[in-house]
Amino acid sequence: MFSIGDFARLGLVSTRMLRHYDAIGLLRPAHVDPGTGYRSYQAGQLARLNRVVALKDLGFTLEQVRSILDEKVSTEELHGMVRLRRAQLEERIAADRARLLSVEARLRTIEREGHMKTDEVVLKSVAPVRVAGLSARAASYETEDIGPVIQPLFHEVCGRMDAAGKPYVGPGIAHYVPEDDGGVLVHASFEATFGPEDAVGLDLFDLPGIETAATIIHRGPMDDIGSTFQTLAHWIEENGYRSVGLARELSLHCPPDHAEWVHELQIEITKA
Amino acid sequence: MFSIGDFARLGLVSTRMLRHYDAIGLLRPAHVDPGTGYRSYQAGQLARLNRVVALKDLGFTLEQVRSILDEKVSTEELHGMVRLRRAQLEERIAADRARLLSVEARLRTIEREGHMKTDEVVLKSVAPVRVAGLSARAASYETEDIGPVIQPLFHEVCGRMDAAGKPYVGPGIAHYVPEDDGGVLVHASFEATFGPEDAVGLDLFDLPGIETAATIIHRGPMDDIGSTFQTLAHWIEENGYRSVGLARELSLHCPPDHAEWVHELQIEITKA
DNA sequence: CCTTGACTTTGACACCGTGTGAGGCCATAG
DNA sequence: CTATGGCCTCACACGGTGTCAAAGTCAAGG
Repeated sequence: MFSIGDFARLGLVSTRMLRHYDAIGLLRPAHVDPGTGYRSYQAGQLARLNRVVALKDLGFTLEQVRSILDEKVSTEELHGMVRLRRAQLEERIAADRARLLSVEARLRTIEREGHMKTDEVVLKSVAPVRVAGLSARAASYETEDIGPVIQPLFHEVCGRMDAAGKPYVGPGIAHYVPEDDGGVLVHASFEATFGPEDAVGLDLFDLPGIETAATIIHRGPMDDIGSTFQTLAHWIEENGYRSVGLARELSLHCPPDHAEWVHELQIEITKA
Repeated sequence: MFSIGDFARLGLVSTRMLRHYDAIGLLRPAHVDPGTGYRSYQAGQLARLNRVVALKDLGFTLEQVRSILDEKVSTEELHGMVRLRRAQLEERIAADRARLLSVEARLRTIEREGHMKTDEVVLKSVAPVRVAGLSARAASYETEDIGPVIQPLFHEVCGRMDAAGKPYVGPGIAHYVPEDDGGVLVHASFEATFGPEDAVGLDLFDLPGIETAATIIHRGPMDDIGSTFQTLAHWIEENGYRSVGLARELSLHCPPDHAEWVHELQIEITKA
């Protein structure tokens, strides 16, 4: 018979944990002195304690350990639990590896630039959405070419929405389709709450969903969007992704003062 | 200005978390209505929220995130934090991989044998210890050869300890050294609390420490130790280790009834 | 103006495994 | 007798998040 302290040393656990295992019925002492409440353990209980520790170290919860040890689970169920655990572990390893990549990218950034300003990139998935809007052609992707096209475009779209009494649900969405000659088709739209029969002079597009989009918030006038885009592109490269498809811009906040504008840039990416 | 619900949707977090970030001062709403307590967020705050989420996803605690975002840390410190985080991640990945190996070993065992009885193997490190005891020769490693040698040996050791009034600290330790002719030198000993000047007719050995020992509890008479040893050997193989060196046996509990004996087997292992 | 339903508020409890500390009992050694 | 150290119970803390409850607020529709 061992005291709780001796038993804890033998089993390489803390007395705190032995008391806890007692409390939750996972490992009851062989004997408890009715007068003093002192716990006594038998050497043979080490086997059970070791089983507890081994299963716990595999990542099972104490509750699961108890079920397993008390043979409350059939072989089938046990098999299922272990497979589930394996899946969880694999998932966690994969997630941690992704984190590690990200951390290392940041480390490189810090070493190179002395700070870490790529920390506003967010991965999300974007649901497909039907939008209503208008299109126009710009000569190139340059801000100087795009700006003068898209702003009146949005103005026109808003005018028609207002005239038809359509409510705005969600932010304005801009997206771009390249043309063969280097020009670009500019689309300005809002989420459509109506069908084609009621389009009030707006075109309807179905924007496909994006499984994995890298997104970043841009604050300030659209003239400055280039550097935000560069930050995003830089992040994508550093973190081992590749961009595919076209970017979208969501207008989250567009007060009269352009310095206060807030946009979210979205671009689809894939691994490697 | 967004309500907390809208802002939460934009930022892909729960309102619960936004309130929490407010409470801990990590992300304060741009405005709180003094009458109703309603929180309002500005679109520009999305950048900070995204930074919070990004850093949190890397595994930093909210406290660390706050330090980083509030620029309470110098570039040096930031660099240190990120490196530390990398080390932690690497460690966790390695640990999870080891777990995964173990889980897969168990899965194989279950599939093959329909149960999981190798779950009492424990890895530990064993400190070096000076012991006092006696040696004798047995013809082989077979239980029939060892048993009749070691039991009188322990008896004799105990006799001399008792005669000299030496206390028993810790369990009896048996270890074995093979001889060239296939025989084996059997050592029976206890931890020595005295020096060679006072060895009362016992030999002193220095048992080296074991960095990584695979251990298992054996219950019952020593005649049955073979199958416990097999379980241990099986575990070692299944989990991608290799045994090196000799085994030791610790006598944790040796009442008159041999059926109640408890021993711990220890054997040094290395990876692969 | 009133109802309704969606939203927000604060506060609390729960999870899980473990450390830590307080306040008190007990046993042994000096 | 006291000092020490082991043991007892009870309680709080960590961290990030879910969930519940009771109550207040807001906007839209009748």
